[in-house]
Amino acid sequence: MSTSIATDHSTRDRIAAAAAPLFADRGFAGVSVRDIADAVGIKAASLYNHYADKEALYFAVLALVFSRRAALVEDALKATGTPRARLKEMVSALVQGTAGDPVAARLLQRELLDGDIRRFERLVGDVFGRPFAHMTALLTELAPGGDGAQTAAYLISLIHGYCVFAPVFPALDPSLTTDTSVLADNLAEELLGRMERPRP
Amino acid sequence: MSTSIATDHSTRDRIAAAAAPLFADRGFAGVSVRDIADAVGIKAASLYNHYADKEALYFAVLALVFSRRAALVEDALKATGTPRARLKEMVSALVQGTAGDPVAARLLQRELLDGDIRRFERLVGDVFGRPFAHMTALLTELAPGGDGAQTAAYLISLIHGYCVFAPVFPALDPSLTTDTSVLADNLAEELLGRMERPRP
DNA sequence: GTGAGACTAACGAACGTTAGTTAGGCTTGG
DNA sequence: CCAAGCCTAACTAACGTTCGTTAGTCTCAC
Repeated sequence: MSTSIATDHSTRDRIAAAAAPLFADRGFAGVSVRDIADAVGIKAASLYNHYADKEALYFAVLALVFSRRAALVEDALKATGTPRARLKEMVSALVQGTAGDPVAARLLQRELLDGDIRRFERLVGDVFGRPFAHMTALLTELAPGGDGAQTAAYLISLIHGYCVFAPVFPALDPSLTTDTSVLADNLAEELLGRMERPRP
Repeated sequence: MSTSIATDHSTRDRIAAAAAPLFADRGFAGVSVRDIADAVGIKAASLYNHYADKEALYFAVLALVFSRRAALVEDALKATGTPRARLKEMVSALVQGTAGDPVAARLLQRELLDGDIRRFERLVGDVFGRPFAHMTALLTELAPGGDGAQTAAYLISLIHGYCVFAPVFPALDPSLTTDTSVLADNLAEELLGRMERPRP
């Protein structure tokens, strides 16, 4: 209503793109609309030609970043091949989507901190529900005896948690790897190992 | 220097205790000193009789909350008994320290987001370094072939990640459990299973 | 015992700054 | 020519912080 649609490919999107890393780094309250305007190269007041208020801009950023991230995972789940290859592909896409896109990862983490149940439900319904269901389906297919959804939940938790902790690991123990491709390999191998031995 | 020592058990600590859940819920920038003062039942100006500024208060909150949490884990590591029992004790303490103390968990998550390398190093040196080293030692003792530090890192990542995601799980899949004692049991069993089979 | 002086910790008021937001005018591409 | 989009200027509200003051408490010399 208050924002134009015709020029979405232009300034409106540039604003969201510029705001994303700022919100990811410092959070909603930590970023001023003047900061965002500076990053775009316009004045703060001009933002209001494109977004109703700061919150609307924030939600637009979430939609932009998360839809991009969900698409990445979902693409990886379309891969064909041996079960082993498909699982490795999925794990690697998950790791890549988290470690390789810190803006998305940090925004997600902040959303988990600041959001309420309503926001979570919208997030799941809009972007994360589908890839999660597909992950669950793949894991259930590969290990019919186990609980695919639960395994998917553990997998996501571990990957996300690891990427969140990664910056502290060097301080905790210098031998800890921050190479996320190693993480992906370890996780895939671990999952495959569990599947070959049915009862953990 | 700027704050008294003789009355630490009184107002100064009450301020930190009242500020902790606020900072945990809304972050440093999301909480005003007036909010904190209201929670304590004094005026904002009076806070400055006890803390030099808002940031000093924030660091005091971190010290208060994290030292409490680290002590919990370290106590659990002092348990004696069979290796199996000690590991279960440790995992359960880790889960309890995260799921059972959401203020600490959320503050930690925010610190991982907002802190820089210097802050991480101080955090590790002051509180988290010792329990992590003890965890590593226990895991290495129980599975001499494996990499104890790496396993500890995975363990912490998974537990923290799971507790962070827990609020979204019901929206993702109603079958997912948010009962953290189940999580503790699963993790302990999984670790024990891996140790009995040396090479995954 | 009591009053003077030092100290603590509370207060209301105000400081300067920055926040998000709005109004209105200038510029310019279609 | 006109509307879309930028600008300057301004607003109110809230921010962290400082100030001067005051009420209460403790310690002692007298």
